[in-house]
This record gives sequence, structure tokens and C-alpha cells, in this order.
Amino acid sequence: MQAEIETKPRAVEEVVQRLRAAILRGEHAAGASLPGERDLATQQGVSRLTLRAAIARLETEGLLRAVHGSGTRVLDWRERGGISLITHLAEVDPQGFPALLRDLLEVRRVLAVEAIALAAQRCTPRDLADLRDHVTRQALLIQSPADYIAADLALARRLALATGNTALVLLANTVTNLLERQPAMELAFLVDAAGTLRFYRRVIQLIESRDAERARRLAARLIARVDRRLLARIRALFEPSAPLDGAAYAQEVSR
Amino acid sequence: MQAEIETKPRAVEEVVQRLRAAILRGEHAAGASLPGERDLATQQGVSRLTLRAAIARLETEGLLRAVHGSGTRVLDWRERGGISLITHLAEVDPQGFPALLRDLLEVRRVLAVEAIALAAQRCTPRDLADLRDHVTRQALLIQSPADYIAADLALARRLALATGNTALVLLANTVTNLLERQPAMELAFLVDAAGTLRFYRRVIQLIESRDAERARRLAARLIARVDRRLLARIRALFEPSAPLDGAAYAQEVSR
DNA sequence: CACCTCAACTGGTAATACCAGTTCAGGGAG
DNA sequence: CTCCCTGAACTGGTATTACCAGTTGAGGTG
Repeated sequence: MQAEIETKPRAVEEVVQRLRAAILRGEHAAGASLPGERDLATQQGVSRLTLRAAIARLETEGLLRAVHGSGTRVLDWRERGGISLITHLAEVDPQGFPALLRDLLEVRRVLAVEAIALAAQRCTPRDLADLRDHVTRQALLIQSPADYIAADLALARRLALATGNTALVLLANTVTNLLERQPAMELAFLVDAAGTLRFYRRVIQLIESRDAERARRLAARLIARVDRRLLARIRALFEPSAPLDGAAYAQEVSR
Repeated sequence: MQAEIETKPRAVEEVVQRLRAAILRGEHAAGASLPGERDLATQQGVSRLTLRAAIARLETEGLLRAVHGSGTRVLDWRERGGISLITHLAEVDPQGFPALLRDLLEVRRVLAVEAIALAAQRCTPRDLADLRDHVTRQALLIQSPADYIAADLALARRLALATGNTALVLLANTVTNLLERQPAMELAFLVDAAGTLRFYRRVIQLIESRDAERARRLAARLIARVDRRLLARIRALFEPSAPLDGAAYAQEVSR
């Protein structure tokens, strides 16, 4: 267990976060032009090179568009912003967390249901064994939140692999890679780790049945119920208390 | 119409493509280390700076992981690769295009069905008007493939916005941003542009009905049929002919 | 033999100069 | 006066060089 608690944040990373937060907060209006790279670099206290690296990343996130000779314009994140923004939106507006989680769960539900159905239809015996192994090993990590979460995300990747659908695999990777680095959202699943494990075991049973239609039907109900409970708990946490930062939230959620 | 036919590819872009293709082709084994940045830069004929920019992008795509002091390792794209790889997988293995398209359609179907249902349930009158406007305007572009595709992708974004689900909006943006730059896959939809427009009009009717459950049921059937037809045509195109490059493929598809 | 240390890797930043598109004001031709 | 065209002065893109900062592992030291 190589404790990765305090990885010193790189300069680029800090600039990215500052700029991203400023844009999401609307301090740079959509459509407006950013200051020139030379100015912005000194303004952020880094070299132009580092500033450029930051801009490049924000470009891939769909927040900026740099045009050679013209300038760097701020895009409307609702029009162009990529899925990687979803965790950072919660950072900018902590009160919006429950709403974002609801949205994310709505998407996860339909994707998970389809994944389960496809897996029931196409997964290999080896895929199935992998999934079973994974769940039993994850159960042992229930005391260690960080490892548990990592295992949880890895399980999602396994399920995607079991579908034989490359698009689903890549999509799962995109989201899990994201949550691995910004676990704030994934932490929500710790509110009922034991229940989640039972849920996984029933999902595996559905896949084992090899009946895609039945799996789809039952999984839809099952996940809808799980999501409702999860969301209710999260909303309850947000009712009385003040806005939470990541650490306090993690502590509260994991009890 | 500012003809954007020949935008000179930037150096970074070329390096990214070469490295990505090499990795996806397996020329750099997963888990292995890349040559040092100094060596790799001279080897690729660019400065170390440019090479670093390329590496940074491949990191966000989930193909590489650079560790300060240690080196840059190649990741297994099936484990970590993000959704942005889906278009490039087709470039590396043109024969796999129909399979990838099938996978992408399977995912699109469930997301689109859910989006339609959510839109029927929550969209504002303004959202609905936007959608209607968009379809009528898109119909006028049927003769101009590039514009038609752009409009098609924009419509997907509008639909996502109409759901009021932020996760869905960002996900739609991620995929459409991708396809805008690498239209190879989106071109498939040109095989039946007229049919697609009819399809859109029926979708809007479903949303207008404001009956989420009915919309979900009918949309699922509708999309399944559209996808089957589309896939059949694409497979037919790939049967007799040799591997196609982008231009030839576009010409063939749009007739 | 175990431990520690240090040199030689590795990637990360900085500073500077220059290349290459875009823009737009200003001047000349009609 | 209008139009076009040119060119300086922006903008982002690349190259070069030097140095900082983690990692690693071989070799010295207890």
C-alpha cells in the first residue's frame, strides 16, 4: 500500500484548476477572448510554456478554443464542455452536488442496464469468473475507503469488458479514470457499501442467467431502487449542513 | 461558407497521431516504458517541448502515464483508454469499422431513448421550439454533407440540453466534439439522410406527447429499426470493397 | 549482509528567441 | 470618395537551452 496521500500538485495542474474554476464561475464570459498568453502567464505566475500546457488541457475539456493568430476564446461549457467537467461543476457549486449526482445516476442506470443485458448475452465464462473474483476481493476492502473505491471503479470496467462492446468499454474508462482522480462523487457510494455489494452479487446472478431480456428488466428495477436510496441519503446529508469540502464530506459519508 | 478544406496540421497533432497509432497497433507493448523524452523528441523530429505536448494529450486519452523521475509508461487501452479513442481505432483497423459502429449505435440507442424520455418529461417549450427549428434548418442542408453533419451533431446537443440532465449534456458534447473533428464515423449517417430527418420529426412528436413511458417504448423500437437499417447498409459497403480511406469512404457513402 | 548514499537517469519548468497565422489601420489606385 | 491592397503589430506555435526535481539502482560503507 504505497500511501499516495500527498502528491505535490504540479504547477500546470494548479493553473488548470484556477482557470477552469474561473470559467465555470462565469468570470470569463463565454465568447470572450482570454488575455494573450504572455500576459496571462505572468498574471498566473508561471512561464508561458506552463500556461500553454494548461490551455491545451482546457481545450480538450471543451472550455477553450485557441486559434493561431487570433486568440483564445472561451466556449460555453453547456455547448462544448466534455464529460470530464462533471466533477468540477460540483467543486464550483457544492450545493449543486445532489442534482449532479442525480443526473449522473440517471445516465449510469441506462448504461449499466444495457451493459448487464449485453453481458448476459455475450460474456465469456472467463469474464464471468473475473467479475465473481472481483466482487469477493472487493468485499475484503470494505474497511479501506480508498481501495474500496478503486475496486468499485475497476469492477465497472470489468463489467464493460464483459459486454464485448468497445464503445462501452471506452466510455466506462473515461468516467472511471475521471472519478479515480476526483473521487468526490464516487464517495457517495460509500454511504451503503454493504448494500452495494449485495447489489453486485445479484447483478452477477442476472448475467449468469444468460437471459438478456429478463436481465434488462430486473436490472432496471434493481438499479432504480438502489439509486433512489442512495440519492435520498445524499440529500439528507445536504439538508442541514453547510457546504462541504472534499475531506469533511468523505469523513461524513464513510462515517 | 469559409471553406476549411486544408487546415495545415500542427506539428503536435502529427506526433500525437503517430504515437497513438503506434500504441494502438501494439508497437509499444502495454506496460512497457517509452524512450526518454529527449530521445523520442529527436526520433520524431520535433523539439522536446512539442513532444511533451503530444505526451500530455495522450495522457488525457488514457494511453500513457508519465511519472516524474521514472519514465512514461504505455497503458493498456482496453483498461484505461477513453472514449475519444473510438474514432482512431477505426483508423488503425479499417476492417473493424462496422463492428465499432455497431458498438457505438448500441450505446447511442440507450442514451437517446433515455434522453427522449427525459425530454418528454422535463423539457421547456423553448427547448421544443429549438428542436423543431433545428430540424427544419437541417433539412435545408441536405445537399452539403459537411454542414449537414455539423447540424446533425448540434441537434444531438440540443436534445441533451432539453433533458435538463447535465451529465447527458456533457456526454453528448464529448462525443459530438469528437465526431466533429473526426467525421469518419458520423459520415455513416449520410447513407440515409432523408430517412434520418423523418426519424427526427417523429422523435419530436414523441417529446411533444409529454408521455415519458410511451416515448421510451416507441423511441426504443424506432431507433432499433433505424440502427438495423443503417448497419446493414454499412456492412454492405464493406463487403466487396477494399479498405477505404476517409475521402473515398465519404464519397461512396454520400453518393 | 543490510543499509545508506550519491551519481545518473527520468520527467517538470523556466527564459528567450523566432516562426507563422490574423487582424486592421492606413495609404495608394481606381 | 470608394475600393483594394499592403504591412506592421498583434495573436498563438515551435525550437533551443538551461536548470530544477523526483526515482532509481549501483556501489560504497557500516
